[in-house]
Amino acid sequence: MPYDPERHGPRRIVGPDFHARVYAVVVTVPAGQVTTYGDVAAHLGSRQVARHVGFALAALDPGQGTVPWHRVVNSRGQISPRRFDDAPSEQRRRLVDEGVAVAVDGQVERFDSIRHVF
DNA sequence: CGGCTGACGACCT
DNA sequence: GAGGTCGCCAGCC
Repeated sequence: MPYDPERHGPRRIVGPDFHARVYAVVVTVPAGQVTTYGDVAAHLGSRQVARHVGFALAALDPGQGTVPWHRVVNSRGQISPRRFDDAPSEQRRRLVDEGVAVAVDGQVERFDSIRHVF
């Protein structure tokens, strides 16, 4: 399939400062609301880099910093499963702590109504 | 310098 | 609905 800017967005959206730009966007999500990897990516210029948003957040030290990484879920409104550790339960705790109802399977309740729009 | 590996999502079969 | 392809960065061997 040839490259199609209409569908794929601009090329080379990701760059050396990509992580920093992701964090700058995520910190604007208010407590009690959530956003998605795809939404953050779209806000940065291309939905194609949704994956890299995940990479950027994965690079964070979960216990350090001020980036509310727990407010980012996947496009279905579900906490994205990690490869190994139990970070999903940590993310669930943090969301519940700020008033976001999350089912045991990680599904954010009323996802559509608390989804933050950039 | 080469290869691997991650928190994704749209689209296709 | 399930499974595969593709986009293509940064960090760590």
